Amino acid sequence: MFSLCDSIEKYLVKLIENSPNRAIVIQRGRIAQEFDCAPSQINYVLTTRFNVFRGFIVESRRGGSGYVKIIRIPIDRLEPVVSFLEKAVTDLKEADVEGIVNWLEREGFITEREARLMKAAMVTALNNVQCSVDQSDKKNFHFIRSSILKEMLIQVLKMDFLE
Amino acid sequence: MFSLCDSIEKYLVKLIENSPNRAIVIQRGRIAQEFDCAPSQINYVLTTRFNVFRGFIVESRRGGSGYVKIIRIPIDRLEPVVSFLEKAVTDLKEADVEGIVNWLEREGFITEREARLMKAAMVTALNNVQCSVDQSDKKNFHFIRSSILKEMLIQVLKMDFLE
DNA sequence: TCGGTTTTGACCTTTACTGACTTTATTATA
DNA sequence: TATAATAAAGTCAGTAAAGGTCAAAACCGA
Repeated sequence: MFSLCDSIEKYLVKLIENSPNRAIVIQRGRIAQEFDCAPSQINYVLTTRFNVFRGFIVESRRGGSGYVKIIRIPIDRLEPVVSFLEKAVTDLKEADVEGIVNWLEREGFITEREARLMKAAMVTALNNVQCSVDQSDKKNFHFIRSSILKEMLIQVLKMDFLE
Repeated sequence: MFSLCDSIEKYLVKLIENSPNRAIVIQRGRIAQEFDCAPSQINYVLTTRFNVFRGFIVESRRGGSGYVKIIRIPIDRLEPVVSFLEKAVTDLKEADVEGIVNWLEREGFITEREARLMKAAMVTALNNVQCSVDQSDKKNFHFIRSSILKEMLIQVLKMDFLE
């Protein structure tokens, strides 16, 4: 059951994997032709699959010989990420959480099992509870989610250091 | 006398039996059409027959080319944890959580890192949030904690099987 | 006839995809 | 050298295609 979206994502990820420097330059129109879809479909893939919360940065230029550049952000140390989350991020949505956790897994900071545990806590579990709660409490849940992510990452940091 | 429910269950079970890896991906609408019933009937079958207590895990995605995935967990590893979930889990205090997680670690179900992650989510993180919240919401937090534990345990089970 | 189980339907949320329109850069030309 | 033509990419609102939820109706065995 793969959507067009999924196929394009896979294709681009593979391109990035095979590139020497974690970055590729593509042409929106070309990719759209290859997949026989509307060019704006590529934008959709970029915003949903290659955003910052998933560990990517996208740059582009319009006009003649325009391009789209996708860069995979490396994490060399976890610390800055945690301190960033600590300061700036207090209301994470499910999709953001999934993105960040996948990113950390890709970068080798956590195992697949750990990633699944983290998502279970922050996505599935909270969604279960949210059903039976006032809508006005939505904000609270974003806050709880952020708090959980932060504390879990602190643990990872600590252990990284202990070993 | 077989109900529609039973027929759908049998059908899905057979599909899973015949699948190489104890997991199938279906489309709710398609199955509903085949059995000429309301799509929500499929949800009913899933929640009553393919839940965790019966050894199944269901994942799904909405939207265009959405799907429903049913995974079967081997029952031997499942039993102690499930029977625990069935009884105890609706109102857990911090101390309970720590006890359970330690037990899981002792029994080799989870690693030390995983144990720390779980405690971070269920104890530290929730305590942080709780400070800034009405005392009357204590009950809610026990409930959230329970939900997180439950979902994390389900992941542990699932992964045990996937490897 | 009563309580649990099944079944349905109306309505909701999420995700994917497109097309018309806009913006920006390059290139050819008067 | 302006300016028009061309060749990109971006935006956004609208549509379609899924699956989810919940309460009410229907059914059924004791």
